[in-house]
Amino acid sequence: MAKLDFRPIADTTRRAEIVALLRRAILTGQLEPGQKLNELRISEQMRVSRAPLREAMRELVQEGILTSIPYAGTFVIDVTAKDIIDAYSFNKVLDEFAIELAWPQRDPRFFDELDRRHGAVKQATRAVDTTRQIETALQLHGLIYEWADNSVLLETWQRLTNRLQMYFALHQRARNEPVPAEDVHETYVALLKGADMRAAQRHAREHIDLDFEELLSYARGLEKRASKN
Amino acid sequence: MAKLDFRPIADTTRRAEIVALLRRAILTGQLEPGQKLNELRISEQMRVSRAPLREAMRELVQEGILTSIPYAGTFVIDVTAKDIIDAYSFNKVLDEFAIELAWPQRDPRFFDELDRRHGAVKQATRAVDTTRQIETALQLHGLIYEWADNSVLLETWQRLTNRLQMYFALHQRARNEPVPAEDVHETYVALLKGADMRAAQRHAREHIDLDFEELLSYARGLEKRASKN
DNA sequence: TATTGCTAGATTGTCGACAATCTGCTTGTC
DNA sequence: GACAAGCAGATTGTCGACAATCTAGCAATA
Repeated sequence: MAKLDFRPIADTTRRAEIVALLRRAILTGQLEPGQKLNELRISEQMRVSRAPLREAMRELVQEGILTSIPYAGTFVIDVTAKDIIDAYSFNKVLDEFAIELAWPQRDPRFFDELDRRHGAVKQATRAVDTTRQIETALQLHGLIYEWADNSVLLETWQRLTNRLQMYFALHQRARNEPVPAEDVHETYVALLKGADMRAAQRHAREHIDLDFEELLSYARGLEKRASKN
Repeated sequence: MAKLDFRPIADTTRRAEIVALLRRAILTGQLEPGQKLNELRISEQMRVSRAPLREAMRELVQEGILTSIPYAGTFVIDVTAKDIIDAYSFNKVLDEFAIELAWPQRDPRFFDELDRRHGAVKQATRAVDTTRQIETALQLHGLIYEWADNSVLLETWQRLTNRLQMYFALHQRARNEPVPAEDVHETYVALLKGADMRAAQRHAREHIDLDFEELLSYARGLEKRASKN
C-alpha cells in the first residue's frame, strides 16, 4: 500500500469554532483590552447557546488572553508596559533554548520550511496585510520551536505567541500606518542556515530588541492613558 | 486610617471548587494517567450538574493535565519518558532565568519565606506525608519564581509545576516506599542566601538532575508497559 | 450632604432535558 | 467463517429556563 498519512479531521464542535472566532477577534484587536464579553449578546450573534460559548471562554481564560471575575464577567486581558517587557525578556530566553535544541535537528525539511515561511512573510508584506504579516512573522519565528522537539517548550511558546500577536496587533492599530516594507528577517533566516549557532542566538536577541523598542513606546502610551482614569 | 490591605475573597463558584478537586485528584495520582473522566458519574458523585463540571474540565485541559477528544471523552494526560525529559530540561532553563531575575530582588522577606518553606518541607518529611512533601518541595522551589517579578515566567512555572507534581506523585506511588528522609534542600537554600549567583544556578541544575534520574527510571517502566498494549 | 437600605433590571452561574455522535453487538449475506 | 449493515445503549455536545449575584438608581435617614 502506498504510504499516505492523513491528518486528524477537524474538530466539529461548536465550542472549537467559537474558540477560534474569539481568539482571532482578540488577537487582531477587534476586541480591545479590558473589554467585557457579554455572553448573551455574543451567543445571539453567533446563533449559539451560552453553554458552548462559556466553555470556549474558559479555555481562553486558561490560554491567558481572557480574564474572568465570578459574577462580574469575562474580559479581554489588559495590556501593561510591564506585561510586554516580561513577555519579551522571557522570549529571549526561550529563543536561545529553542535554537540550541533545534540546531542539531536541522534537516532539508527544516530549510524548506524556513524558506516557505519566509516567503509567506514577504508576500504579506507586499500585500500590505498587516494582520497576516504579524501572523506569518510569528510562524516563521516558531519554526525553531517546532524543530526543538520539546513538547513543553513548544506549548509554552504557543501560549506566548498569542500574547505577542495581540501586542503587535494593538501596536499596529495604534500607530495606524503600514509596517516597514523592508525585510527584517533576511539575516535571521541566513543565520539559521549557517554553521554558527552562537551567532544565530545572538541575532535572535538583537532582532527582537528592535521591534521591542517600538512596542514599548506603545505600551508607555497605554500606561499614560490608564493613569488618567 | 490604619493601612490594612484585604485580599480578594475566595471564588465561590461550583466551577472553581470542582477545578480544585479534580486538579488535586490528578496531581496526587488518584486519577491515573490515561483514565477517562465520565461526566455523568463525576457530576453525580459531586452532586453537581454537568455544566460547571464541563467548564472545569475545559480549564484543566488548557492547564495541560487533561486532554479532550470530541465526542469521545476527556482523559488524564498520558505520561511518557519523553514528557518527563522535556519537562526537566525545560525546567533547567527556567530555573537559571528565575535565579538571575530574582537574585537582585532578594530582601529580608525573601529569606524569611525561604526558611519558612524549607521548614514546611522538613516537617512534611518528618511526618512521612509524601504528597505534602512533594507539594512543599515544589513551593520551596517556586520562591525564586515569585521573586523574579516576571508574570509570564511565573505563569509558565505554575503550569510546569502541575506536571512535575504529577510526575513525582506517580513515581512515589509506583515505588511504593517513603521518600528519602534526608534533607536534600539544605545546600540549595544556603546557596540562595549566599553571594555567588552562578553557584546557585549551577546547583539548581545538579540538584534537579538527582531526582531526575529516579523519575526517568519510572518513566522507562511506563514505556515498557505501554508497548505491551 | 453623606450615608445607608432597598428595589429593579441586567448578567452570570447552574440545572435538567434533548440532540448528536460513538461503540459494541447482533444480524444477515456471501 | 468473514464481513458489512444496522440497531441499542451509553456518552458527549447543546439548548432553553431558572437561580444566584451584581450594579445602578432612588428613597430614607441622620
